[in-house]
Amino acid sequence: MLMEKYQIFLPVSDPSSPSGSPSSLNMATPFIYFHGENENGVRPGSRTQHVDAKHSDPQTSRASNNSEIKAEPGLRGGENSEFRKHKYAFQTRSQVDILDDGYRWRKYGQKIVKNSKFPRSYYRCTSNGCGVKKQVQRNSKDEEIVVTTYEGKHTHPTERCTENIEDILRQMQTYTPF
DNA sequence: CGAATTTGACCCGCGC
DNA sequence: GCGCGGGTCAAATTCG
Repeated sequence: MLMEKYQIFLPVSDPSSPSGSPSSLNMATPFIYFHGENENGVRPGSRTQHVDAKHSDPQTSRASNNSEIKAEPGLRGGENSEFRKHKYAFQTRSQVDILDDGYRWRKYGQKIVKNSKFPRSYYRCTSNGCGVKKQVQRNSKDEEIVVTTYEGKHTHPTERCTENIEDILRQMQTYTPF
């Protein structure tokens, strides 16, 4: 099957930083290249860019210069997870938003962001106690580009045996000790 | 019938 | 202090 179709490039630059992204995505941006196609059979040669957003959580730091991560201050009754440390963003070139990475995601919101004409979807892992979040957003310039941002770490095994991004995620977490 | 999605409201931080 | 932008909740609805 589609096994070794990925290649990870650690060196980094910021090639296609969308001008509409004021976020702090101008830092190290490792690369991942999909050599094959998605499990969905999207298209061969899909390119994926890994952007490291660090812990610039909008709720925690945003504009504050606190170099420390504080547990979300004003989150109402929410689960103050400690998983906020890992945040990985992907730019995937595909026509489908939902990349099945072996986990089950429950959509909990959708918003229109100003930089993008396309809505941004918010997903959360449906496992008990697993507060991993994920948001999917399309690039307004290139409709084919889908930016997927993972936040958190899974505390449970993968349900499905799909040999896909999950593997990469693990590797990247190993590579980027954030 | 239970689980997932939809969708508007609410909330919070920040800039003006 | 108000308005804006972004993130989450939760009730209703749809789906399997």
